[in-house]
Amino acid sequence: MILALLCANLRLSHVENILDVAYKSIGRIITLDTSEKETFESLIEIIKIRKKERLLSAGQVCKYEYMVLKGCIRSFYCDEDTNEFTTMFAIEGWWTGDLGSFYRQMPSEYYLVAMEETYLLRLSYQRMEQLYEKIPKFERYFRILLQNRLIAVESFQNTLQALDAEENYKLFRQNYPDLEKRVPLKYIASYLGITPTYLSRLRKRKS
Amino acid sequence: MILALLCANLRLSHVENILDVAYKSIGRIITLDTSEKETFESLIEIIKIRKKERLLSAGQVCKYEYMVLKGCIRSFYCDEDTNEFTTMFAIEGWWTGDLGSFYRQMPSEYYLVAMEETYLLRLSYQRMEQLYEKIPKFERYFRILLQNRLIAVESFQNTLQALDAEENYKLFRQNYPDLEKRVPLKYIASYLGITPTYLSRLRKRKS
DNA sequence: CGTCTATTTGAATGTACTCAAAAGCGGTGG
DNA sequence: CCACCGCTTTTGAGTACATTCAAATAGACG
Repeated sequence: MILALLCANLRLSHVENILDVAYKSIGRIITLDTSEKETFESLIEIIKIRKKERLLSAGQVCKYEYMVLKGCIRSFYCDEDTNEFTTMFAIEGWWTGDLGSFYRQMPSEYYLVAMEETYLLRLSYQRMEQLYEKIPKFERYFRILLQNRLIAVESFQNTLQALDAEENYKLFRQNYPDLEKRVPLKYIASYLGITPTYLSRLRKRKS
Repeated sequence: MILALLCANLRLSHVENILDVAYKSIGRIITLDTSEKETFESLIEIIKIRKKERLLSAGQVCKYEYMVLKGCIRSFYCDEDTNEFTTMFAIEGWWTGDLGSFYRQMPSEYYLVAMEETYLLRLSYQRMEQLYEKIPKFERYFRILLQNRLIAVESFQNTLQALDAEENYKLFRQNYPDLEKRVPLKYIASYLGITPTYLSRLRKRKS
């Protein structure tokens, strides 16, 4: 079994454990039987990357969509002046990648970097199309997933616009209670669209 | 034929003409044969609303997803202090509604208002599920549509954060050249996340 | 323990806002 | 067809939230 081999390479003793995250996440939207899970597992690959390693750099075509099984991936892009803008922190059970680059097979403008040692499941463009073909339910799965993500992105965008920096920071801490400990301040600042300097001042104000 | 009757009510002489917008838009993603188009037309309804009329108000459940056939729909939400935040202008060929409210059947936080006399095609939740059932291709259609929309929303969000008000205004004019003439300044301001006062000053600076 | 990077702090600045008032514009009724 | 009313846009003056730049301090990693 390919998956077992991959996991052996990664020195993971319990294959089931690491994929449980994925099935739990997928299971919220569609139900997979044993044979479908086998098909799924024949199409995915599991990889591990170290802290600070890159999954994707601007200029490359994004060859895979990834689900984080363990760890955390930060997505960001840069403007002309090397300012970084963090767009997303993907943690356990979240999909990440660059949809635009992936589906259009065009160079990406994003960077994907591991904030910690991270285990991921990945699907190439071809494998993704095979997945849709072999298990059409996955069209539905990703349709619903994208719906939810769009709703979340729009809602985030809205609060970002409607509230000031201090309230956005409060909201961030509520929505991602554990993330603040896992992620350096400057990246949270760039996610909230403020300077690290100012976030530091906000933090002081609170305590 | 139901559709013909509806169109008769709307005093539209050419049914094909008004739906051409829809088929052109859908045709970019999936191909429909004649019988599929018939099925589609048996599920949709066509409505017309006057300028300033509402499709949806905050507190209501969004019962339909709409495609604009002719006209323009503005979506916005309000904060506690009655400030309006415009999230989208839907023009010919665009879908609009409130995805979150529609798919979860929960009260919406958005308002949808016609900027002009507007013709729309609409699908109820039930009809939408029937559409997925009868023509599974539509799972794919909406999956790809949502992908594209997510990419667009994220990209908009990114430029909004990365650029200052003046450059965002420039970009808006490039991306929606005709819209500026169709839509009052104050709504463009609330779309760009600035005050009408400030947008007025920006406009003066340019010319 | 030293080096490199991240965070904190201070001072000055700017972008965009608030509030208030004036001007412009469009629609409606006399 | 003009006059008036209400809503939108413009303009002015003062203000605030958040930034920049620089320097000091704290933390992390080898």
